[in-house]
Amino acid sequence: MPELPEVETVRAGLADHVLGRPVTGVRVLRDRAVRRQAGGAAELEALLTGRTFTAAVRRGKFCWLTLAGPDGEPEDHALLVHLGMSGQLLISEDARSNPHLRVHLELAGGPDLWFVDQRTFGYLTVADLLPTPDGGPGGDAGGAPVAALLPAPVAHIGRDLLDPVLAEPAARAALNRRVRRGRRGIKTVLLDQTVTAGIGNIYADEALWRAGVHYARPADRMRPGLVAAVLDAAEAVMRQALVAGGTSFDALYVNVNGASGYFDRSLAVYGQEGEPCPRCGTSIVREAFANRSSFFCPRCQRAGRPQT
DNA sequence: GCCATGACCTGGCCGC
DNA sequence: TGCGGCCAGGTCATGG
Repeated sequence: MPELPEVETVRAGLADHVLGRPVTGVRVLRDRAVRRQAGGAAELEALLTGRTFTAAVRRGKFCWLTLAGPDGEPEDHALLVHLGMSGQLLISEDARSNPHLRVHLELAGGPDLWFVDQRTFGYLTVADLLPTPDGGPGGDAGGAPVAALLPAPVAHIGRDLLDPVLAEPAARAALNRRVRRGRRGIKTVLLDQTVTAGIGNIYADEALWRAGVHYARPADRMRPGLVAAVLDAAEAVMRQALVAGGTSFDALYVNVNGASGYFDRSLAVYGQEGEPCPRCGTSIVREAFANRSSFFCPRCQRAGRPQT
């Protein structure tokens, strides 16, 4: 499933392959893939054709390509992409025959860009760029040009843990307070993209296991030091996944070249029900959580376990 | 404002 | 073999 490391891998691939190349055509094969475009496929085509991608930017699980007009002048909107659960952006011609091909962007001077999405939770849309509500640049972890503006659908989400701004102690402390503000379970808070973006079910479970915290522990009853440990663990696990090229389970996530990541080999608890905990050997447990699953070690992550 | 829940969607898998 | 049902989960809308 594409979470932050997977999206960052895709963003880096886009930066390498599509920047500076004009869009010569847009073909939407499935309207649902452009459902957030008010004017539908025709509007998307009108807003993209003749434009050039100038930067690939990311915040959390959202990725966007800034645009320049035919005259080379920057435009005040960008092509926003969310991969959903199974979206892929590919530059391989193999995508042409993929049964789940949803959108085809024809680009001058090289391979085209293909949006493939089996479960159709992902989407493409051209969105207005707005000043960031928190006053700073948009986050990215790959050295791409930092955007000073955010696409409108991204404006409400928080910074992600790979955002350089969150490396600053004051910003990190503010995030820590934000996490501890509500009564919700810590995993629910981690998954709340308005608190901190980019964490999905996989990395939430892995981070909580590393920190030794039960997923349902009320966030407002956790000490700052423990919340800091959870956030540090989430950042660490995502950075490691990024190095590995992301997590792949069933070929639903690949980079722009169609290659799978291999971080799934490093997962301690997610998808490991019945397997021994790498730390203590206790069998990993799966429990229903908000219409999905939580994987955890019942010994390392006790609900009422004394914490520091 | 905060929080929980359901809907959306498709294909693989399992049981009958 | 074929069918029906369950499951996966990110985001958003809705209602309490």
